Amino acid sequence: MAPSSPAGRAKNKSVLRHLSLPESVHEILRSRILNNEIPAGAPLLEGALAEEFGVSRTTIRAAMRELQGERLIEITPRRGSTVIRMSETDASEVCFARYTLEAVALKGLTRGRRRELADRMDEVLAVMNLCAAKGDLAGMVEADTDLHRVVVEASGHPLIVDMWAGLNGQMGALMRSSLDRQRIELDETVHRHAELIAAFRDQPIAAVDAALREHYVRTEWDDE
Amino acid sequence: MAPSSPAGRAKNKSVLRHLSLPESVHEILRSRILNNEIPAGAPLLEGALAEEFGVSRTTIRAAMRELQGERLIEITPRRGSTVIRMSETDASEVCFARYTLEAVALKGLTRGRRRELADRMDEVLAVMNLCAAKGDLAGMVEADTDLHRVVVEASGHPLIVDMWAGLNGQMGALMRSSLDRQRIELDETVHRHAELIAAFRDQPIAAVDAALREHYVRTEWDDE
DNA sequence: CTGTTGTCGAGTGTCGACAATCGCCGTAGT
DNA sequence: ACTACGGCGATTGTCGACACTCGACAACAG
Repeated sequence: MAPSSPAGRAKNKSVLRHLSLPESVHEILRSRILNNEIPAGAPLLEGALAEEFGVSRTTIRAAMRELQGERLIEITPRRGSTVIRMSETDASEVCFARYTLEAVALKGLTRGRRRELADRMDEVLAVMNLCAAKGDLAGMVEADTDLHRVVVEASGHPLIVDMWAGLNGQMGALMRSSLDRQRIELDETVHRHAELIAAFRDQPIAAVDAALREHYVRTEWDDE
Repeated sequence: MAPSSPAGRAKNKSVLRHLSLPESVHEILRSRILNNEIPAGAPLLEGALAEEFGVSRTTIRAAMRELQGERLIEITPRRGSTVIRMSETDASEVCFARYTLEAVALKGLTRGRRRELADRMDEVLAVMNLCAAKGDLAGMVEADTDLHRVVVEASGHPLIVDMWAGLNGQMGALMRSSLDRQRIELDETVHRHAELIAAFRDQPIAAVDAALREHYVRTEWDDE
């Protein structure tokens, strides 16, 4: 369950990376937000967090900026930061953007390459299945991300990958709340991905594109 | 020549906005990089900049993080920051990404809407023409950005707009170096945009898409 | 009772200093 | 001559303190 380079920015030259203080704080806050341990709209107080983590406010600030870049929090100058409150519209925007980028990646893949990738996606699907069995929500989200990443990375457009990765924060929040709140069967989610992979492997581009689009539309994201 | 909200993030509720120190520094540094006053690959020393601007290194750091978000500088932990060095590949990646996003926006526009937008684009084109006459490079870049922004914003997908805007930094750098180094006639650039607008107004979607793609390919970005 | 102004506390913005780390370069050993 | 080592200067990482701003509440005038 590798770190999976959460924002796609980790260019781990050496596998062992010294995580800087801000990075660590960022990770923790990120996971808290994604797990709804901090409710949407709740304010993030620098002082309180600094004391809790035993670091200075400077460090907290740096972490917050990172969170802001992922659109997970909203920073209002002089007024503080709050966990972002995603409207139904926002949710569909994120899905649309993600679909758009994946569709572009898809367009550049030959049929043979797609088949090849489908195999790799199947491997990730197996992991997702395992997570579903264990009821591991975080694992599910990570598997989903990894699965889709296969496609985007295959595009050979690093910048597209970057932009796509920038969506993962919000997308993760979306998925978790969807899987958690609506009590959708995790197995159902696995099944949907299996279908997608099947289309990916055997269908012509246009059909895969349609399947991908539907993949992102099928889930109904409810407003808070 | 309005501020044009450089990164599309200014939600000026009150017209008077207190520009924070980091924001100011960010603007200055950004313009320096875009004008090649700081050569690509050159290191940005926090201490030196802090002294030059009369602010603390904390402030400089915040500004640098912003620059990093725009992919204008590269921050290596413990090793400092350097102005990004764009390879020919990078350049074409930026163009491709920008084309992709604009194409998506385009796809959602009816013929009538396109015609309507073409009128607005013509207004910006006039400004661009003025800048070309004055040899105002910065103005040209800004006009280009504004012109293309018309399309993207019309898509009604704020997230797409955001991602597109995130490309503006690198795109600006690209344009300047291209216009400056290769001595392309500014008028030629204006003309190319005029053609694009014409296609936008009168052609069917597929043709506009083709024109747009060519618009981004026509210029040859040379490696440093 | 209502609208306006003064004051206060909470919280962010910025700073200067200290600590940790990296790359350079002189030195020594082979 | 070449490589390994270690001290040293330069530069970044982090901190705690102070300054400023904003919103809320209270006091007051009409």
